[in-house]
Amino acid sequence: MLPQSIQFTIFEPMKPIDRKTEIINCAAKLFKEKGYSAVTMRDIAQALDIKAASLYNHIKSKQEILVLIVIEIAEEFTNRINCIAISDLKTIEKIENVIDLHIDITIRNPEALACLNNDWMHLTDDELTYFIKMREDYEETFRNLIKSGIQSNEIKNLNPEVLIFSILSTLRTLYLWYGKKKPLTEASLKKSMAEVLLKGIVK
Amino acid sequence: MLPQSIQFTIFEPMKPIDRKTEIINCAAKLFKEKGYSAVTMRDIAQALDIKAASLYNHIKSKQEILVLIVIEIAEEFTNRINCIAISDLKTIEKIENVIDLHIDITIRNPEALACLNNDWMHLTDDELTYFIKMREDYEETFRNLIKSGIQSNEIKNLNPEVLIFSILSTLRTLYLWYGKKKPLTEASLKKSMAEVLLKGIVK
DNA sequence: ATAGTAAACTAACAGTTGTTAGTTAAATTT
DNA sequence: AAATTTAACTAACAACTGTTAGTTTACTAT
Repeated sequence: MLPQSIQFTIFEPMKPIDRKTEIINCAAKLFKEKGYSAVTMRDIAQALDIKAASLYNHIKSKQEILVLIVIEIAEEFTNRINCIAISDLKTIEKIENVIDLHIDITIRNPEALACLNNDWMHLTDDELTYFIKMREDYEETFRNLIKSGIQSNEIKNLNPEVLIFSILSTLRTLYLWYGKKKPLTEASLKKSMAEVLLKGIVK
Repeated sequence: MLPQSIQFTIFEPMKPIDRKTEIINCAAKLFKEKGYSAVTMRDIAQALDIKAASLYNHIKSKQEILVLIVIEIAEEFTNRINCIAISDLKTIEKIENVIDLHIDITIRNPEALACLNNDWMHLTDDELTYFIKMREDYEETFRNLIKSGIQSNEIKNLNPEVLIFSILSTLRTLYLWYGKKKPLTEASLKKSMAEVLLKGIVK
């Protein structure tokens, strides 16, 4: 009979969600519902069925939780839009890739997306500065995409700001919608989203 | 020589903004920046250069401020979309009117719009129920608009939920965008917004 | 002049907040 | 078997929260 320790090493690595990650995921869920400021450390603890003080065995502060939720996702957006921007695809295809990017990240972590959108202003000091910089750069990259699409005659010559705003605001609030209604697979959502945002709704 | 009291009655009525309205406007501005929960009564008081306790000469509670900000605007949206829905316009024209409605209210009170979007969940009891009911009814009215547009062959036969979400999420977050950039007049914003949302961005 | 009102003030309250210190019990490593 | 680590606990803190009570001051109406 094999010792238990071998079964242990075989099965355990499949779910190595450590406690810190559990806390962060739990906090993100609560932040999505009520916002960062309205959620107390005691709320988070209660949801995990422990006492508030116990959280501090795993995390440094409430602030740290927010930083870990927001910054990681912001960096992923930054990295991936930069990859798309320097690729040699046509502009329209690049924009389609940006749409896919947002759907991709949102579906995988809607709670973190909610924090990114609603609670970023509760970051402080360096992290706040860093976040705002990433956000501005992201918009600037997207703006350049739109502008070069207008120049290459792929996109209508409308006010670029209106185009940027319309597309980004839809993509950014996808987290509100996904979860309530899932009438579509990820693939067909990407397809019809691109159709609507690029070609409009009228026949 | 006329007594001062006459000049007084002539000029004073032009700006009869009573203190309660001032408090509510001030609170809305702060709520927009940091969210309802992160704003304290002492914050609001400080912005008005008075003490927190003095606020209670004008308002009943912090909750009341939120209710007054949110419910009034929600009711305006409800009333006006109902007027649009029962009119005898074509579907596309109705949707254009809904776009105008959002732009109209947002430009006139972007702070309140921010509260409506971000802080409604801090309403309680009857007001929370009432608000959620209005919000659901609004979406249902808009859904029926889209569906009848598809039936009358004015609108592409795509998943209605995707269409609803794309348009409403753009219109609802307009407050984020207006104020930062105002490259357009209200009229031309309405026009290009309708163009983008209805006919898309590709040539 | 007198009384009344509007709107500010000071002082204080009871409850909640994020966080720290020190302790304990179980799991793991040596 | 002993030593170390992990992760929970209780108790407590100082600061902050929304709010109330009672007071003061300046304008308005009688």
